[in-house]
Amino acid sequence: MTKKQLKDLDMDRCVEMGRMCACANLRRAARAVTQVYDRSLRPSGLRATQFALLMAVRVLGPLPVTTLAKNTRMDRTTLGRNLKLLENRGMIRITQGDDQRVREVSLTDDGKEAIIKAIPYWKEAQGRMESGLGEEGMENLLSNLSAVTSLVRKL
Amino acid sequence: MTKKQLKDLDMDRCVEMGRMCACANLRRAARAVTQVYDRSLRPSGLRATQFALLMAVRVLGPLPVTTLAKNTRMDRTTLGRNLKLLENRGMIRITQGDDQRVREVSLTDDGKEAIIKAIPYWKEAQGRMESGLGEEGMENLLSNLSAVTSLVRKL
DNA sequence: CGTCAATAGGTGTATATACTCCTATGTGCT
DNA sequence: AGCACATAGGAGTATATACACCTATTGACG
Repeated sequence: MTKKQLKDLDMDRCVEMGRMCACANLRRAARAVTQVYDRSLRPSGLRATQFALLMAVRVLGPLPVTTLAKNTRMDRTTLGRNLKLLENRGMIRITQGDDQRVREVSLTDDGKEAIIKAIPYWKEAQGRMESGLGEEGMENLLSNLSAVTSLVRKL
Repeated sequence: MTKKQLKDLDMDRCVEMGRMCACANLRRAARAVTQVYDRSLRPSGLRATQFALLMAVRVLGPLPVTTLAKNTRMDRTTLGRNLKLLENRGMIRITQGDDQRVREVSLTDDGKEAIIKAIPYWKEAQGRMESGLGEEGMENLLSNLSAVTSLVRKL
């Protein structure tokens, strides 16, 4: 074990790494914020992820699973499993495309209904975040996150 | 179904909500960045979450599970399960406290070793993020995330 | 001293996430 | 047509996350 390696275990250095880690800080913030949205959305019966997914299908659909995965930057297999849950609840429909390999995802009427019912709860959570951060703070945050996400695409 | 509700389903409004949602954007960025760190850390055998957790124990430990949960803003039960995995691999130790209810978490020598081996991989990922975002961009991001996390504590 | 609220923690269950490996289908080229 | 390769998607496995509910212990107070 070299001196340099031992130095890395220094208390000060470890504190510093924890403070600077983009991943740990992003995950912590995501956990915290997800709980805020999940709790607001609870009466709607949707989780934050599910609401976001329904909205994505609303905006982008009907479209193939893999295309949706690329657009939402979600892993294809993760997306598939998340979609399955919404399909079981009748909120989306997954149909065979012309290309036999492709499965087209589209929103059902129940899905639209679910979105309409959930939107006020989403607005409540979103409003609380906007009030807390201020308009400028929110814009700054979103622009930072966008920079991060597009950076990763290049790495 | 009221007019206002139907209006919320407008394509433009749905696009706007997707673009503005703090939760969806945070989660997307967290997914993307986690993959960067996970892939860098892969040769170390640690996930980004596990590395962060070991570092937290290094800095804060030995300490009770619940205290660690508060410090890392992780759900107590989530933390418990994450700790279990590290305990199974001998990287941390969980011992009975004086208070019979309390379990003290501390880093083992194997845990220290794991950190030392993982740090270069973490630095690689962190370095790529820093290069990509620039020093100012990184600071800006961290300060934004910190604002978000502390805001949630108040909500 | 006994009761009871508060605290520390675990279990069951469900969702979210992503990697690896697999099959089926389409496409281009010879 | 037949083969090589690319593409779409699912299955198996493992980790990460959190809520509801449970037990055990502690401490406070009549």
